Amino acid sequence: MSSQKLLLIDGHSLAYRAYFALPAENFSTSTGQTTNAVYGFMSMLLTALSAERPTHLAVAFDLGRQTFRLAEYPEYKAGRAKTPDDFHGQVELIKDLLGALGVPVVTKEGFEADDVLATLATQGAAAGMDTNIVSGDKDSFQLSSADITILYPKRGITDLNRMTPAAVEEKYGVSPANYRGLAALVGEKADNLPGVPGVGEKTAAKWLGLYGDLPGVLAHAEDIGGKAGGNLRDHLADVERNYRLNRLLTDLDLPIALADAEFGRIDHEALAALLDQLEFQALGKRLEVLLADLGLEGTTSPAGAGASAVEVPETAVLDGAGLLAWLADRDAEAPLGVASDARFERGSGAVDLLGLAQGEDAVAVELGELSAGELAEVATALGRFTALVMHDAKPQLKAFAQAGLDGLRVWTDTELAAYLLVPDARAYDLEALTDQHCGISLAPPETDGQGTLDLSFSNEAAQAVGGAAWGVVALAEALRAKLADTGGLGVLDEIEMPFQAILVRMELAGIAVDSGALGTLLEEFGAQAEAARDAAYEAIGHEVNLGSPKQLQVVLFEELDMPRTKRTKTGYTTDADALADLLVKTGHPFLENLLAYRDVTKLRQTVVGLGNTVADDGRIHTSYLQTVAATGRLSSKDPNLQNIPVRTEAGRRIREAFVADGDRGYAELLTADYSQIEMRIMAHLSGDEALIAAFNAGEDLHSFVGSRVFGVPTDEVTPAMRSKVKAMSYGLVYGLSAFGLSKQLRIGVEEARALMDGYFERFGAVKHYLDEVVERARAAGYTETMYGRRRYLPQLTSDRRQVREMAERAALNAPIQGSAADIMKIAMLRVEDGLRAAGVRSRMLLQVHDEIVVELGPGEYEEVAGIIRGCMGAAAELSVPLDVNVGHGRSWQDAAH
DNA sequence: CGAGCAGCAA
DNA sequence: ACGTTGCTGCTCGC
Repeated sequence: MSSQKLLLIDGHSLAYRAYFALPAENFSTSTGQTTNAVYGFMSMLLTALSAERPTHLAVAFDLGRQTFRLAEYPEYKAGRAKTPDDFHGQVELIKDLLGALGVPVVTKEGFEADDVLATLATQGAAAGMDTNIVSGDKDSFQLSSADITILYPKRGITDLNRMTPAAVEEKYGVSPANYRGLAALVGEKADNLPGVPGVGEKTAAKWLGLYGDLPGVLAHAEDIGGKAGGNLRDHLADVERNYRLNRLLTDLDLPIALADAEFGRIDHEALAALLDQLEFQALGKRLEVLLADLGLEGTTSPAGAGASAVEVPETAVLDGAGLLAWLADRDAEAPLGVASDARFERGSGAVDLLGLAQGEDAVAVELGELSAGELAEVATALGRFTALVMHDAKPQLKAFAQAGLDGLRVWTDTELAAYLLVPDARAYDLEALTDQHCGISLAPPETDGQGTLDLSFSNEAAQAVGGAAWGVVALAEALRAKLADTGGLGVLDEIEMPFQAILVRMELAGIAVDSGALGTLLEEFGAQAEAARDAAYEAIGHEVNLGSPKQLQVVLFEELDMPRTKRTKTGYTTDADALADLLVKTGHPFLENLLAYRDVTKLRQTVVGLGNTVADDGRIHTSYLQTVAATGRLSSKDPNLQNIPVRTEAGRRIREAFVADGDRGYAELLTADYSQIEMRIMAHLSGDEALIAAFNAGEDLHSFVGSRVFGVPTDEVTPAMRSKVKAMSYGLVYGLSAFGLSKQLRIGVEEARALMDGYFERFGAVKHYLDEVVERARAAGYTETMYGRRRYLPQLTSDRRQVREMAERAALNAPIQGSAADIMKIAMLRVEDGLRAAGVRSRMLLQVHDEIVVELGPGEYEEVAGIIRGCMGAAAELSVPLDVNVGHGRSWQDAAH
């Protein structure tokens, strides 16, 4: 009997963890079933099966909410968020899979899964079985004994902590038997069981050590001094209640016996059908391999999968000389996978492990072990490869460059390829993608439990980078084939891949800031914020947190009894628009000061944020995200340099702090931006003769359009008319409604509607185009830019009106915003080539959607301005000219025109 | 730690 | 219900 091993699992808690640990976006079947919790649960189960190799296996689930604990304490687990709808369905799928695996699913009315597990574990231990419980509930620690080990999931779902009695003792300073007492004293927030205020694990363990056990502590409550002692005496009842409730029951009358839990009665056919239905290819193969390993192979293999699993090859760990020899033997024209543990932030990066793979050969090398000479040789050797494949190459390339590994030309970045296939996915995980597209199951990246990568060298880490380098090649092949089918390969090869190289250079360069100027701004904005805050307090006669919409609502709508504003989910809005309205209505000085405070604290925060990101080289190195915006735009983060204020005078002063780097020999900054590029694209795509004529006329666009809409000569268009037309023109690109226009212009809905009708009467082809682009997208399921960049919008056929209309506006905007993004990327590719051909020092630093910022070498303005004007103007052939404005000056602000 | 609100840019 | 695409910082409740 002693060779028997029992594995018990708390199904609900693990499925729940999996649900939140894995992004739902990456786990759904083609029919729309979300599978993240199922996948995570099964993945964990496989890991545990393979590590523990149990002879007996059972999974317990909670059954409803009504338990004996709730009966005794009605507030038990109160305040817990309702479990999401798409979770419940997944629990059923998990139970189906367990059924096919022949694993009993055990529940007991009125009791929780942990009581079931405790009972089974006690029976198992009594029968002499080696018993393990996988549970996310710490109360299970009380069961830890010589025969019973608790496997407690760390952050995430794949790592399990082995909580033996010694481990419990080490972590909490008490024996498993005393863990209940400790938990009772400390309390359990998740179960809504308050403990003794001010008493944490340390204090509780000390008391338990002193008085032996919880009854001992309670008996000596009078002897314990200090505030904590007093609190204990005030909360004796709570502690006693916790102690009663957190005891796990070990004597339930269960519908199954241990013998029913014997593992091995597998229904292979049902299992294959379920895995097929869930589209778990790689997981199916893992399971197949595992079952075969346990001597439980079936006669049928999962549908859609090959007879054998795709095996990740063994990675050989090489030294510098070995790596050079290996590289010399490879085909420089064939795909070579590259992976690493590189990381990069705030202008500097590091990389320890480099993995390379070609065919079935995977190798890894510790870069720190290479001599400078070897590193240079490796760089040269890699530079000869024309088909490097990486996943999320940009941060790695930046770290490589700083480590002396320069000059790599990446052929395919699988993250970019996956982005072009599905541009609105939330994340592009290499492991999920290889699973989904190739049936390959790669080891997830190692973490140290804090969610950061484990940087220490280990054979496992080497296997991980080698395996990733191998997997990414297969993934590239699969994704390129799919992109070729959808016409997106050109965008990848001609736009995104070369553009990535430009971003690497821009990000490594960064932009110089005048830290002194930032400091001055900080002081000024700080003083202004204080003044505005004090004046606001003065106006209402007391202090209030001006940053708290909730507190502001009390002041505005209760104390001052102002008219209610637009509803939000949690109350009434206090946004700037609404406050401005209230100011007009009431003239209350509090509002004026609140608005001023908001403005200036926002600016101050921007300055603080920028200051925090200045790197050692005195420059700010933003990161551009190339796979985030669903339309094809870039985004910028850490810090976001695409939303630096510009509309107000005070805001523009922040732009004065971005300067040319005189210390490094740069003379000035240059800015170049497209004028009304989205409107021009709309004119081109719609073919509207009147709008095309407007751009070709070369006069002020909005005055021209205004004259047509209002039927007056161009020079009689008043500023009010012009601004209305301007707002409408821009709004059209976003799918603005008459209602929205009326709100923005603070005019009546009827007037707004008349304005729009007038516009569409004069520019009929625009209306026709906008209608048509939505209808074509609905029929095709996607929109496309001028260059074939797609965005899929399945919600266009939703029967929920709000969802559908949101998709319609996205459909109308995506080709326009996306084409503009494509054109800017193409322009920058040409600018880069142009600057290189001219042999100038000037270099691009920033991109802000329709603007680029360039650092100018001495005396290079005229030449570079000419290059940029030419490249940007000729980036696309439209039926209207692409106008480019160029300016230069010491700072970003001075360079604006 | 995450949702909600607010506000900046194109 | 009513305007697209983003990022960051704050508050507040879990």
